Amino acid sequence: MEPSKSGKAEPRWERRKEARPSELVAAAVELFAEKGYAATRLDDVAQRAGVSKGTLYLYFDSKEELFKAVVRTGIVPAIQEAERLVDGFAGSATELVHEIFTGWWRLIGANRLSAIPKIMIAEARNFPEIADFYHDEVMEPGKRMFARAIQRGVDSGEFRPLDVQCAVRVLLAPLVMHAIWQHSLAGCEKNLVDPARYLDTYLDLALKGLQVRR
Amino acid sequence: MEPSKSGKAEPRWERRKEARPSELVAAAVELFAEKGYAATRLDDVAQRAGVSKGTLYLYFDSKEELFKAVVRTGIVPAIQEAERLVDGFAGSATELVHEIFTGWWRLIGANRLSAIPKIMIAEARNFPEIADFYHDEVMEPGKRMFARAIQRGVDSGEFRPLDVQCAVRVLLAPLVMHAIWQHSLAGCEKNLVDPARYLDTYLDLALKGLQVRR
Amino acid sequence: MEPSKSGKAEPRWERRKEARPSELVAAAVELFAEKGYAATRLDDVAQRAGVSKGTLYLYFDSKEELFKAVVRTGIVPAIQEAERLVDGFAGSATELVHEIFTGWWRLIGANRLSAIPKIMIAEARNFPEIADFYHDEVMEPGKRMFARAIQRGVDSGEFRPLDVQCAVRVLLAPLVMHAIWQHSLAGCEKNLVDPARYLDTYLDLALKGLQVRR
Amino acid sequence: MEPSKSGKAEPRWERRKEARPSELVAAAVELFAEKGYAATRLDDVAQRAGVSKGTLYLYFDSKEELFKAVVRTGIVPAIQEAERLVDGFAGSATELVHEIFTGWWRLIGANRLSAIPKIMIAEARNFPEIADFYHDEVMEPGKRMFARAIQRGVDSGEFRPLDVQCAVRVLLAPLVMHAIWQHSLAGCEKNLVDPARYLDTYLDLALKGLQVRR
DNA sequence: TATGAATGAGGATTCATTCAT
DNA sequence: TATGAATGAATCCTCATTCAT
Repeated sequence: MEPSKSGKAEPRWERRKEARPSELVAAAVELFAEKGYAATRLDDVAQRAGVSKGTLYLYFDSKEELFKAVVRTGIVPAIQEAERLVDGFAGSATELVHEIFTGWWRLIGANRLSAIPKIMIAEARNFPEIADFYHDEVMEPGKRMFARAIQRGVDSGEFRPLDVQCAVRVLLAPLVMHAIWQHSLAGCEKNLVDPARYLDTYLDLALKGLQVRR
Repeated sequence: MEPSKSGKAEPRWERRKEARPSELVAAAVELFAEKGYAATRLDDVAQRAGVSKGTLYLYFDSKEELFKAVVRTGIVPAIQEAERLVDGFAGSATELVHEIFTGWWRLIGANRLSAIPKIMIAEARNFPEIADFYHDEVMEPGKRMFARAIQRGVDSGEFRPLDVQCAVRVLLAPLVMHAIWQHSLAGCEKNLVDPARYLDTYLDLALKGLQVRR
Repeated sequence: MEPSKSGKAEPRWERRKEARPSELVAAAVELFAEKGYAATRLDDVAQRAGVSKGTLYLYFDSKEELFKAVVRTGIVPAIQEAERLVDGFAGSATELVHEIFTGWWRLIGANRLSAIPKIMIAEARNFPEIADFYHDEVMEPGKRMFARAIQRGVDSGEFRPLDVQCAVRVLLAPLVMHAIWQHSLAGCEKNLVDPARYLDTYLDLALKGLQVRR
Repeated sequence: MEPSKSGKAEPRWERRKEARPSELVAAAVELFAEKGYAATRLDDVAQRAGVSKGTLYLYFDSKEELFKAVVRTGIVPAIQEAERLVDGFAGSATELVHEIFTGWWRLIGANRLSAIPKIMIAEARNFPEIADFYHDEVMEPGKRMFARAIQRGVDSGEFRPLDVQCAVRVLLAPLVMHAIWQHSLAGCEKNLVDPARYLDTYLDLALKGLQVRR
């Protein structure tokens, strides 16, 4: 790796203007999720991204801007993907609900983005502006999308009639809770549950709760 | 200023060795819930409790000890109360689940203690020791208690057989999520749901999900 | 810990709530005059005042507020004193001008306050707000006062008629320049002039320049 | 834009090895005068000169060297010009003094170079080396030159005998003060004086102060 | 006990300077 | 030559903690 004899010294740093922002955001997601906003030091973010503290300031004006970028750039693509998913769906309401649950799991719950809900919950009060953004751009679309799926089932006679607004919140809670869990108390747990079993049980309970009894 | 002849002179401000700690903890619960641990200033905690910063240090050795006291003294009485509730219950499994849900709502979800879950989620990683305490003393007992209620239903034929460990987690999520909500993003929400309707819908979905179909 | 012999250990610090602000301002006057605003470190100000950096912040919200306090509290008393001086003067215009020059010398030019004009000149552009204050509260009153003295002389026939507004500026320049000098280039000068001779020559030239020729 | 067939291809941006330094110095004069040394960012200097920060370092080793160049290259030509002016003068002492005042006004007071005295006053303490240079190369020659003019008047009987060293300082103060003014508090002034009237009044007062009474 | 002035370590931010391109 | 991305030392400011009163 280091051709110490070839005469070419290892350069002290490289120019990577394009890659830096996303690397910094990725490092910041992890640290904000782990420690919270206030307890995260920019020194650590920079170090984890492999740059110096000064470099971070070339790309983000302040810690607050970095935080906003984390939420914004972290979640928007996932939401768009989810909207495409639902809009193009053609099966039954039951199948759609199934698809939404497993899709959320795949896109968010099982990867780095699952940290965002925990970050938002912990810091919403300190960042009303970004909380509003999150509410408007993430939660409202998410709830609307899921409400449409349930309403479709009620209309088709698959699901029992119920208070859709409340049902949406109740039914999404186990998904969100699971994500939050991974980034907070999961480390304490001795007998961890298998995610697949958790998802199965969740689908079973939710659909049985929704469906009309034949 | 005051007639000193009444025997015992009225002190300007009373010594309240006993009341101080709980007043400080109460002030701290609110501020930790609102701002998070790191962003909460002890100056503010003291001020909200109506004492000086120095006084706070007479009762708690450090900010960390205050935090631990918040979690410990905040949640333990509620857990004990809940355990009494369940242990002495004599009705059907359905009625017991119903009682647990509404009891949690009454004891925790609807008052100041609902802040504790949010605090723990936000700070678990920074305080493994107190997170362990919370897990062992709050979550495990809670899940065990609820698991017993479900198992009783399965045994009696009221509920379908299912993975009880997973079901417990799924079914408690909407309760916990609701509490967390109140202390984070609720302020952004335009069309708030009525808590009573939320609880009703939740009970309806959960029980229908659990029960065998006749 | 070890009460060497007097039995009373040296306390680590004292409470001096009253004295601190003026001590800090005094230290700051010197350093701002010496190094300029930006190059003055608050650490040094605090150290010169014999306190820690944190203590400085108990009394001044920011470096900028400290700077404002330096100008405001440094100069206002001197101006008030000067106004009293002129208002109560009963002699001839020549004597009044003489009195103003020597008074300025005594009150400002020869002591610590002579640093303020240099500070203002160096930093006016960076602190428009405090520059306005200085202009309105120090320079305008000063010029007005001096203009009245000259006008009195013109009216009484002691002085030649001239453009009073311009004359005021011209005649005050050597006084102000001398003060500025002390805090800037005086250190370079090999053959320093005697202040008393400078003042005498100045009075001689100024009065001869003003007076009508008999 | 230009026909490239003309033999020599026009470079996108021309190498201007010779013009760069003076363009950078010109930009630096303005910014040092406006903000002071410490508060001036090299980024801004480079930008105002239309180059990048890196380019600045091709011509000046450090901020300090740039500062020195500002003083040195800014003022030396003016001094040389002034010396030529005085050395070749043939009229009376009164006419010479008149010529020096108006010459200074023309060469320095009314253009960009008038910023140098303010810069030196503000930064002399931080740059003893450059202050010495300024003292030796600018102030001493200036005072010597002016002293010779006054001495010539005293010798010829035009001027009263007086302390020439002090008189020089007193008489130059209004000129220097005016220049300093333009670069500091002039922005605060509501009723600005006309420079021409100021100069006239100054000449009138100074010469009347100097001349013997016939 | 209670207070709040004083402390100082810690972290965000700036910017002169370097150096890969 | 010229650029501007990258660096890191320097400095403002905060706040948990101590301690004289």
